[in-house]
Amino acid sequence: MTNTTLKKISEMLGLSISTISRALKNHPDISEKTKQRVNELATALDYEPNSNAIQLRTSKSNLFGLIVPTVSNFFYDSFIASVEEESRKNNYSLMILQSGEDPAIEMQNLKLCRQNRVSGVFTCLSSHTINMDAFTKFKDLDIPVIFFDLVPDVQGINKVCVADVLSATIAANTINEKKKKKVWAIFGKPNLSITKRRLEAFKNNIDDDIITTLHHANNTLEAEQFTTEAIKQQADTIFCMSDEILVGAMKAIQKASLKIPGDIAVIAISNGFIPKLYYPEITYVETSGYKLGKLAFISMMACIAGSTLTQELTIESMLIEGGSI
Amino acid sequence: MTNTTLKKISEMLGLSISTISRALKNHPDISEKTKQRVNELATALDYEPNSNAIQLRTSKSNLFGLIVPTVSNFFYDSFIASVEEESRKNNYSLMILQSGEDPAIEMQNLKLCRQNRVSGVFTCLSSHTINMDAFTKFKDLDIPVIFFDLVPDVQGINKVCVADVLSATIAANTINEKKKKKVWAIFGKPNLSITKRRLEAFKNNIDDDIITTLHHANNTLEAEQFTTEAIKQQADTIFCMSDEILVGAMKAIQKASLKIPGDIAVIAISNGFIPKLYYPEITYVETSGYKLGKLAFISMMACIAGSTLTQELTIESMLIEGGSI
DNA sequence: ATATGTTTAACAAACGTTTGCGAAACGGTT
DNA sequence: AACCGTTTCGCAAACGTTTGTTAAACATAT
Repeated sequence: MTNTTLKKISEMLGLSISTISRALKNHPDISEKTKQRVNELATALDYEPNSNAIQLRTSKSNLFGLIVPTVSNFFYDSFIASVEEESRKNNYSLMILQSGEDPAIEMQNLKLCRQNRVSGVFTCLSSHTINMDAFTKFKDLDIPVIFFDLVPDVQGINKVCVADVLSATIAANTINEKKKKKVWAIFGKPNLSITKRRLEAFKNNIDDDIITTLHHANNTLEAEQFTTEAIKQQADTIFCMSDEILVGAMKAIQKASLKIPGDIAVIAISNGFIPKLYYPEITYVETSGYKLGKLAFISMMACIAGSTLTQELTIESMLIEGGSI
Repeated sequence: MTNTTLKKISEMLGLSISTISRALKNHPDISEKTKQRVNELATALDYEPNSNAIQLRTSKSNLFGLIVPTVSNFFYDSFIASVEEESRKNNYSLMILQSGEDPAIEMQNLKLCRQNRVSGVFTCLSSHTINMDAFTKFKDLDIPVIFFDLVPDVQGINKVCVADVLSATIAANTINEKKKKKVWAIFGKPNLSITKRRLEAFKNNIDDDIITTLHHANNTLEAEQFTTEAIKQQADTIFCMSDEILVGAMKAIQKASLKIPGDIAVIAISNGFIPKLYYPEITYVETSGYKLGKLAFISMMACIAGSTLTQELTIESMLIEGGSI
């Protein structure tokens, strides 16, 4: 069987294609009687308009592209979920593309977005990306690009991010208030701007009389090793910059059979899923991928609506109390 | 600025549109010199073919639809990652749609797939879905549909699933070998066929002389409560049918400060992410979303290639040893 | 010289829509 | 009977491709 088209309906009804088209969109030019006949046959034949033809004719695509290093990540998955939800509600579809931290694939994905004539793209730069040329093409074509999470450090583009400085500050202040004495703060890869911002803010806000050591872990395993060392050094608090690090820290703590928060306190910056896996639940500063998605979408819609001013938006961070500190 | 088209190139070069089209595809009819001129201008103008026009002309869309209850799930996210990866490698794009367990949205999503003239759809039925009519339309149109994970219990459709019976059997056998005495087996929602299959297989394979009680938890919290009760009853082993249940069980165990596997043993069926979060890592029977995605894609490509026989494929399960039993 | 073959490129139709414009058909007014 | 205003619909072009068919130009062979 083949798809029903306006033509097929028009032939069956002895009407012109344009009449069918107008009838289906409830155009005032068409009589009620005709509209009814058309609608009946259309539903009987399960008519579904061909989006490709529509976009070709109208140059409106109702498709967004979303590029992410990987879907399989507890931050990005909730971001995607959020953007998809909003897209669907606003009659847009979402094309998902993974770059796998590979700049070449990233370029290829941007190409795909252009070929599909997307109305806009949400993108998270892989850490290796430096070349911004590809994005200027989108600017030329008036295709809005919303950068999220890992955003490039340039002006004149739309960015939405979590409030790195604020969240690290909240974490530091919480530690201060609890009168902790010896803190091991574990951060992520040192070259990422997100790491730099969080580290800087944490360092600036932690009380001077707290013995604080700062560390960089490149992955979960390293975080575990640092934490094991922290335990040996009798630290009373572990701060984890991210979920990846939290997972490593928790493994070390469980391995040492320490009680939280009695033997050692833990506080993290997190999307919220991982902290709730443990007992007691880990106290964390929330940086919600879901909320970030909502914000990104709002920003996108503003661009679509014609807003030309570029802005950098951040989502609020708040402390979610578990029982780990 | 506006997108470059064949027409624009043809006008600038004083050639016809069809010549440009053929030149860009390296058609033998076109002279080398012309090809070179065309290619140079095309790259200079950053020409990207309009997929919509192509699909309109050729009725080949190179787009797959993927419908999932939610992206934000440690099984589905890896499935999606896997399918996206394969799609990209095979020159297809992926449209992601979430149904949120809502049959109405599910219908809407299928509509969207049809409107976009997808070449195929991967879908996971929400538990409430009963009406299969929507899918017969795809059959009529020769659009392959691959059901995965939660698959409907009917014949003549393509399904890929994890090996429920095998994985539950492996888990039961592992418990047998460890000479456990008192097992609490916690399963998911009783009405799901996946639950029924796993429960049945587990029950049939666990040794008779092991005191075994079977339970149904509808969510993580209930799993935690059951586990707390199990601890009170001095069970020596907890079997968790899924990650959702494992998370609840682990909370109860941590709350009771029990040592794994000394005080209590744990074994689960899982995608693999959650078990590695704890120390010791939880021993589990792997049901990989990633592998399932690969399999689903293979099945899809077979359909695209013209295969008409419908098949039900399952991925192998294997025991991944942690230190929890 | 004509005939034949080869290379190279243009023409035109088609895919399924949308939409400006024109035109019947009809009723009502003078 | 001529005019006018509505209502209702059809015509045709356009969006950007692909592709079967035709045709010009040229070279080669008779």
